[in-house]
Order: sequence, then structure tokens, then C-alpha cells
Amino acid sequence: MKLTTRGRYAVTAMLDLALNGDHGPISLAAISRRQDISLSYLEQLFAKLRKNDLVSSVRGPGGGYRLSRTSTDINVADIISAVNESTDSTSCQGRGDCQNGESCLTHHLWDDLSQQIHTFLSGISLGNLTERGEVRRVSERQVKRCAEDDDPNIETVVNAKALDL
Amino acid sequence: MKLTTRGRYAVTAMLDLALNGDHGPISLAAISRRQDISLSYLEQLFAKLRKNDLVSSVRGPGGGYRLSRTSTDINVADIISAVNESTDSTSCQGRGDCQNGESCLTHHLWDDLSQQIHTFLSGISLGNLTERGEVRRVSERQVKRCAEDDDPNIETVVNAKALDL
DNA sequence: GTTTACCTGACTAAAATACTTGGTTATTTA
DNA sequence: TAAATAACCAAGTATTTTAGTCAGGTAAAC
Repeated sequence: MKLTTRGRYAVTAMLDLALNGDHGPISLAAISRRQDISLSYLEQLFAKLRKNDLVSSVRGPGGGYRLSRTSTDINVADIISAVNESTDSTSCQGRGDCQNGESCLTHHLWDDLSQQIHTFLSGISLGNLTERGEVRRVSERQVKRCAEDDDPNIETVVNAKALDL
Repeated sequence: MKLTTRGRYAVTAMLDLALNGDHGPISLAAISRRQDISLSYLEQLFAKLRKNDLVSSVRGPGGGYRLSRTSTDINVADIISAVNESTDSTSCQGRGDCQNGESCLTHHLWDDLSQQIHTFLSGISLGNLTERGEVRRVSERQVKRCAEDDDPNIETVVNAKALDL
């Protein structure tokens, strides 16, 4: 288990899906606008999320992504693990031969620590998060802000945002 | 709270101190040999550990570092925070203005998550770790291996004084 | 058959990580 | 007092990760 901003982006995007995905699939472009995450970066993250069966995609006009399970059945640990898949926190990929063919001092320790943090994050579902008052409030503000953006050209919108604040 | 290999190195080194530091200060060179961590990298880490009053140093021959408190009074969260000091996990350094002057969706969430992981890691002291059977076993092997190392071309020439200890 | 939006891969700038080099300063020991 | 030791310090560097761009696909809906 590794905790970086990458996992944060993924959780943010998935939370956006959970909050706004009640009525059909959500396009990455919409998430990109609401959460200020670059579209192509989202595409990379969602490729991994899809591979791990956390989201399913609908192609074509009106398409996008939806959660593959209910929000209460997807937890934060699942999401972070999915986007960090390739990078392993331990140097020996769990083989335990980090130091001269034998396990290093912190190997067991780190394994155990990782496990406990994983367990902790597993206990927090997207459903739990959407119930929070402050999450709801921020989300409503974001939806409102993006609804006011009636300019279909994303680049112009981004420029306008950058300029008038 | 950020979890990367950097914190792992720091915890490993501090655990080495806790395990071997009963009879006077331990040099970074010794830790470097036992734990396979580069000396200069250790120097950088220990500069931060010292600034955070987790270790104290003794200069000159026979000098080195010792824990500034008993091993039961130093916890894993302290160590990881100390070496990660400058880099902040949240984009807005706790100001809560990550998105157009207001807090982003995961701001509170990440704050809270960080806090809980911090609390969890605060509960684990170096003393707790040294009590572990597998930690003891690995440590004994490392000490034995380094004692058997009479190869003189490790770094600087190993002199008689270093050998007969 | 055009549009929408997913999908892919290659490439890149910036940052963080893990070191290296080459010193200096304080302390001990011969 | 000189040499050895080991902390301290600053600067530079190689590698990896992060976050993002770009340039194209492909599948499905209208």
C-alpha cells in the first residue's frame, strides 16, 4: 500500500461518479471539468479502474463510466490499489529476499503495516463518503459551477476560470 | 501523511539504532553496512531526524548517533513525518483552498484519512518492533554477517580498532 | 455516416527519490 | 600535535514516478 496524490485523484474521480452517476453514465470530460483533473490523466486512471472491475464503460454519444457495483460495495483501498498496481512498495515484491536472498529488517514490519492500513481503508466505502455533509456541500457547489458553464468549448472555459479569479 | 520507501528507509535505520545502540553511539557507516543503505542518503535522513529531536549525535572517533529517547517513546509516525517534512501531501497545505479558493472534494476526506493513519502509526513504537521475534532473528543475522565481513575494501580501510570490537 | 467518447501508445516536463562527490569541522587516540 | 574518525554540509546527478500532452485509433448512438 502506497499513499500518494495519484490515489487521491482516483478516489476523487470515483467519488464524483458516486455522487453524480445516478442517472446514466458520466463522461470523463464532465469529471475533468468538475474536479480539475486533466482528461488524459483520467483516461489512464480509468483504464486501471476498469481492469480492476471497479467501473464499467459505455461507448458512444451519451456514454461514459458508471460504478460496476453499488457505492457501498467499493472501498477506498480497492481504488488506491487499482491505480498503483504496477508499482510495488516493497523492493522484493513480497518474495522476502530483499537483502542477500533473505528478508530485510523491515520486510515483515512493512508487510504488516501495509496490511493494517489496507484493512483500515477497506472499511471506508464510497457510500460512506457520499453520506458526509461536507462532501455533499462541496459536490453541490461543483455541479452548480459546471452547470453555469454553458460554453461548450472546454479550453475557453478553463481560460475563463484562470483569468477571472 | 505520505507512505513511500523513504519512510521505510528511515524506520529501518532507526530500528537498527534501537536494536544495536545499547552500548554507546552507532555510526552511520555501521548502519549503512548492516542495512544496505547508502551512507550519504543516511546522512540526509539523519539530518532531519536530528532536527526533529529523534536522535542525538556524537562527533569524532567512536561517535555516531543514539536515540534521543527510549525506544518505547519513539513511534513510527514520528519517524515518517520527520523525513517527509518538506513535502506536503495536500496541494493546499491545509489551507483548504485547493479548488478556486474553496476546498476540493477529497480535501476533508484526505485530511481525515491522514489523521487516522497517523494515529494508527503513532501507536507503534520502536520498542514494540524490537520485541518481535522475526525482527530479532533478522537483526542477529545482520550483526553476524557484518562481524564476519573482514573484507578490507568496503569503503575506507578497516583498521585494527574497528576490527577488534 | 457523422458525432461522441472510450481507448491506446508514445512521448514529455517536472518533481521526488536515491544516491554521489567533495568537502569542513569536531573529537579522540596514538 | 598529527592522524584518524565520523558527524556535518552543499551541490550535483541518475533514475523513477507523476501528471500531463498529443496523435491517433475504435465502438456505439443518433
